[in-house]
Amino acid sequence: MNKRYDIEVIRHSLAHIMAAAVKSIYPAAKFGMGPAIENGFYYDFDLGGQTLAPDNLKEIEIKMKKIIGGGVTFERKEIGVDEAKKIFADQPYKLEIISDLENKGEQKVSVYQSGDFYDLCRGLHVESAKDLPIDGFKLTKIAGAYWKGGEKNKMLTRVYGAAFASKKELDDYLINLEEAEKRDHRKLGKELDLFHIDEDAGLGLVLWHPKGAMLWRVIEDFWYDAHLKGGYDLVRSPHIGNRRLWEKSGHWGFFSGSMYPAMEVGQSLEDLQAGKKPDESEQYLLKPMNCPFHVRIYKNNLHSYRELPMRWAECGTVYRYEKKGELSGLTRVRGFTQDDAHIICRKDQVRDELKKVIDFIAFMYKSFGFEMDKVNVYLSLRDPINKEHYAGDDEGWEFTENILREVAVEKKLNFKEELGEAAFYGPKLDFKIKDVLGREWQCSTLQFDFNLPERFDMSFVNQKGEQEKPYMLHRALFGSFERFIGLLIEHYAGAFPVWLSPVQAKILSVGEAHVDFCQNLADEFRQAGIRTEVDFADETLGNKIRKAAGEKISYVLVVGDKEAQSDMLAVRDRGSKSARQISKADFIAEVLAKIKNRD
RNA sequence: GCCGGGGUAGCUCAAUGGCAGAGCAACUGUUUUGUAAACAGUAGGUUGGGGGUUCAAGUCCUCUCCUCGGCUCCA
Repeated sequence: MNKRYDIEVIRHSLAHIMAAAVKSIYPAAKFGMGPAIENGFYYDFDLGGQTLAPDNLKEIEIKMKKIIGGGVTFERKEIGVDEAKKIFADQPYKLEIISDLENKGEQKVSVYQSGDFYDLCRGLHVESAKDLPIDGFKLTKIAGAYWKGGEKNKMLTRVYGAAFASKKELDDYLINLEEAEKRDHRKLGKELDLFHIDEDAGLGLVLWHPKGAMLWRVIEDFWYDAHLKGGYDLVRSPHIGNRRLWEKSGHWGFFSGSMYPAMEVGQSLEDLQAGKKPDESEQYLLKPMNCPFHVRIYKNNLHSYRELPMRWAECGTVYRYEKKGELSGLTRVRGFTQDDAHIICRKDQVRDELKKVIDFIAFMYKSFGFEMDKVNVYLSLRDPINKEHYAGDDEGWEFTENILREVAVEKKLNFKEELGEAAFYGPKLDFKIKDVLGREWQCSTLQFDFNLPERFDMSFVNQKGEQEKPYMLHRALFGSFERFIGLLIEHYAGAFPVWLSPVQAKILSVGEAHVDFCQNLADEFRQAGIRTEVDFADETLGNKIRKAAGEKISYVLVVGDKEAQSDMLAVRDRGSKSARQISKADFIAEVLAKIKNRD
């Protein structure tokens, strides 16, 4: 390479080279879009029914290297819309893009010519293929992708490539990816015996094994404690609710696509199987969210302005019928527990409540080792063109969007604004964490709701004795326990800090004679509040140590004659290759201190 | 749901269309262990499931289920 280009320009240029290679191998190919992305690029093709297999990627890659080696140039031209339409007469997707540009008022478009290959493109590109790293890229995967991202549109074939400025950077990236896959929560969930998802029990429904359930419980206890200290009250609601409730909330219409079908209530399953008709027919639905129940609790009383803000929290398990292809480990399931809360407050309290929630989110992330600057924050706003799609009035939207932005700035959140990404019921602030493969998952969320207060006619009596509509905020800190625990497993690579570890201490017996002593010691630890297991198997000590290390136990204790005859313990810390001597009392105090400090 | 890859013992993986195997785990016995794998034996499978081609199918074809990577959607 004889010129220094921005990596994005290189990636984008490689996408074009790939398109040119595909064109020469599959002359009938129609081209969609081919942008640079994080770590590489992709391009969408319509190969007219022909499919690509992994072997084809190698073929395309070789062709690309030939084109690059040939030193083809990228020549930019500004041409009129009509001329562009002639050049791309046999490229329906490009024609559509040209029309879209024309509709936006563009009279000229830019095209790049590389040899005899033309591409419609805004740019930028390198000047010559000689500026591209011939061994710095690799085609990685084939996928389907809907044209323009629309589910109803034709599915094109998307080829992804990884691309870097040099071979070394590419190799580093590929090695990192392999390392990252070892931390995949689905792999660790199996290895550490935390959970599994059982085909016979139901897709997307997590079965938590003892160690996973313990991890959940520790997190949940911490969550409840923090909420009580943070001025929240707890509420509780059932798993199913009458169809009427969801008709009133509006979910029975706009959310039906994600809900499990209703069950008929009014008779037993046995009666149903016997073909009997129910005396009364009512339909109940598994809850896809907790909100309507919380609203009903609010509506059960009259409320004064003096009672606000109300902060009602519930770890509520909800069920959503996600499409099968969307399910993924713990991060996308069909039954999940939201760490939900609803804040109902006056307009003059909104700002303070938002700040408190953001502080709470930051506190949670810090407690679990996530650095706030690695969390991606999005401010989702209304699409200003289609205002009629949204619940609520302009004044309410302007107030809430502005105040969300102001508070986000004040709290120094590094956020991006996204027009048109708001929920129909209100603007929101979303916090997303990346998994080991770099995919973003929404965790914390802070959302205004104009829909439920309207539909359920929520109100409070203000200082003047008038009925006034409160502001309603939905918020979750983890998002869901399942997703958060999945990301947490990956974050710590399964080596949890002491306070979170399902098993904090494992006691290994040296010989048969020490089993009772080990079990008594374990009992003593448990009474003190340390989660302890004993391995008294008839195996060599070395093997028991190896297995305990594989389980990523925080402390491994070898107990034999020496320990039985004194108050000293031989403790091996996770990651250490040797043991240290410490008195029993000091060891217990050390572990308890770590638990208390969430270390 | 859509596009593509995959599915062999509890786990990790082998097996040109030609007798389904190994290691670990499990179980039994021996051994009683002092810091990262003691020894021997036993058992474990309609190769995800159904159908087809073939003298013969884990292997080829077909339908289906599950799973992985994308797309769409989403906590």
